[in-house]
Amino acid sequence: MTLRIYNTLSRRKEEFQPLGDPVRFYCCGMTPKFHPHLGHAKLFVTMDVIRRYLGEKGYRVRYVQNFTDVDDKIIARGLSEGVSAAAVARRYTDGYFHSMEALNVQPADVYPRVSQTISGIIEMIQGLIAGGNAYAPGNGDVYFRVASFPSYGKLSHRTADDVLAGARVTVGEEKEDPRDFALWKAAKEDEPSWPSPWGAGRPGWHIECSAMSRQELGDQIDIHAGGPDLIFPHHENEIAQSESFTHKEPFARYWVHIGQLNVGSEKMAHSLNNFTTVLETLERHHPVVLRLYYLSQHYRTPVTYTDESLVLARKQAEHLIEGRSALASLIAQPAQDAVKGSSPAPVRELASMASDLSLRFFEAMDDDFNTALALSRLYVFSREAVRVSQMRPIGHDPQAQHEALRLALTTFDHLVSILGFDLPRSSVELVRGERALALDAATIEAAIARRAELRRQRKWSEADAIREQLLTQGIVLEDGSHGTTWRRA
RNA sequence: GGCGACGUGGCCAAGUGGUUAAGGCAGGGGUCUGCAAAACCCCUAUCGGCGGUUCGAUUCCGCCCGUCGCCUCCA
Repeated sequence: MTLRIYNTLSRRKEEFQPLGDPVRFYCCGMTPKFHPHLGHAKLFVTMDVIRRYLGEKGYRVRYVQNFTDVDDKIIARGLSEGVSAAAVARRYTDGYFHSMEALNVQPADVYPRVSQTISGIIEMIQGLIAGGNAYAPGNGDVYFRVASFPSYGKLSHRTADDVLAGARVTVGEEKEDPRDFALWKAAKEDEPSWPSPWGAGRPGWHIECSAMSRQELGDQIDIHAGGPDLIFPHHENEIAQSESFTHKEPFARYWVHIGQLNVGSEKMAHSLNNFTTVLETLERHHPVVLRLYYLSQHYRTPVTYTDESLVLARKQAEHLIEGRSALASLIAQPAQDAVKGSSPAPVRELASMASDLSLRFFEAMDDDFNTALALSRLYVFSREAVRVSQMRPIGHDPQAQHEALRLALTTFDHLVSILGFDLPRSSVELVRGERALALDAATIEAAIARRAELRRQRKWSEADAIREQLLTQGIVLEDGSHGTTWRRA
C-alpha cells in the first residue's frame, strides 16, 4: 500500500517518496504571543497524526517545529506589560507545551527559535546578497529581490502581476520593486536587536524558517507544513529564499496545508479576537473529544467551529470507548458463563472483522490521511463489538475465542493509537466542567443504593423520584441486568 | 479586481464515471425493561442550477447562483 499526499505545489495527490532516511518534516509553528487557540491546535493535531502515521508506515521521521519568538506583536505585548519580549515569548512557549501535552501531541524532535538562529539567518542573507538575490539599500534594511527568482509564485499559483497588485511599500522602505520583502529590518528604538553587517536589527518575517529548516534538516526537505494562511506570502517567500540560496530545487517536496478553522464567517485568529484557547476548551471537554473533532473531517476541509460540534464529537468518542470496553468485557467473560445454544460464530466473525478493519483503516489513511473515513470504520467495528458482547457467546473452545478476541483488542487499540487517542476507560470521563462537578460518585452511589432498596420493595414511584432528582443534576441512571449504573448526561 | 475552495439526507460529514452514495447526530418504528434510560435491530438522500463530453456523471468540462478564504499580521 502506498501513501499518497496532497501537495499544494502541484495541487494533486502524489505518491509519497522521501529523499532518504529519516523523513525530513518541518512544520511552521507558533508565534508565541498568546496561548494557542483551536485553529492552531487543528494544525498541530493534524501534524501529530501525519507524523504518527508515517512512523506506522515504517519511516523514521525527524520532525522540526519552530517558534517565531521575535515578532512585532510579541514586542508590542512586552512593551505594554513592561516585561521583555523574551519573557512574553517564554511564557507562551510554555503555554504551547501545556496545551499540546494535554492534547497528547508528541513533542517535536527539536524546536528551533528565531532568537537562537540569528547567525544562520545572517549567513543566509549574506549568501543571498552575494548571489544577487538580495540587496541592502543602506538604510539598515535588506530586501529579497523577487525579480531574481523567476518561479516566484509557484506555490500560491499567482503570477508576477498578481503579486504586484497586492504588494505594498511602507513609508521608510527602499524597495526596488514593491514585491520585494524584508530579510533584515533595521532596529527601532525599544526593540530587541542583534548586530549584523548592515547594522543593528532583526530578521524579517520569512527568512527565519528558511534558516531554521536548513539548520535542522538540510538544504532540501520532504514535508513542509503549516496553516493555509501561510501559503502566501510566507511559504512562497521561503521557497524563494531557500532555493535562491542553495540552488537546489525543490526546497520541500511536499507542501501540506490544512483547512482553516473558522468561527461564524471569519477565521479564528488572535488578531480578530474571536478565538477560544485550547486550555479553556479542555476545561469543558476531554482532550479526546477535541482531537476527535479535528479528525472527523478531512484535514484539508475548512471547518466552522461551533460549541455543538464538540458535543457531537463527544458522542462519537463514546462509541469508541464503548466498543473497546465491549471487547474487553468479552475477553473477561468466563467460559462457565456460556449459555446453551451459544455459538462461536459471532466471535469468529468479530475477529475476522478486526483484521479487515485494519486493512480498511490503512487504506483510508493511505489516501491523504483520510481520518474521517478511518474513524467511520472504527465505529462500525465498535458497534459490532457491542452487539456480539450482548450475545454472551463464549463457551465453545473458550481459549481459542479469548485469544482471537485479545488479538482483536490489540488491533483496535493499535489503530486508535495511530490517531493519537489516549482513550479513557469510561465515557463518564468525557464530561468535564461544571456538570462533572455537580455530584460526587459516593453521593450518587448512595442514592442508587437507596433506590435499589425501594425497587426491591416495589415502591416504584419513590424509586423513580430518586432517579428524576438525579437527572435534574445531570446524572442518568441505567438499570442493567447486573445492577444500576450511572453516567453524566 | 486577481487567485482559490466549497455547495452531498433535518444537522455534521466521507466518497465514487456504471452492482447497496461511508460514518455520526437528530427523528420514526421495534426488541429489552416495573416504568424509563441505555444498548441492539429496521427505516429516512439521486449528490446547488443549466448546458456539454460519454453507452452512462453526483463524480470530468463550461457557465450561472450561493457561501467562504487568501491577496496585509495570521497556524
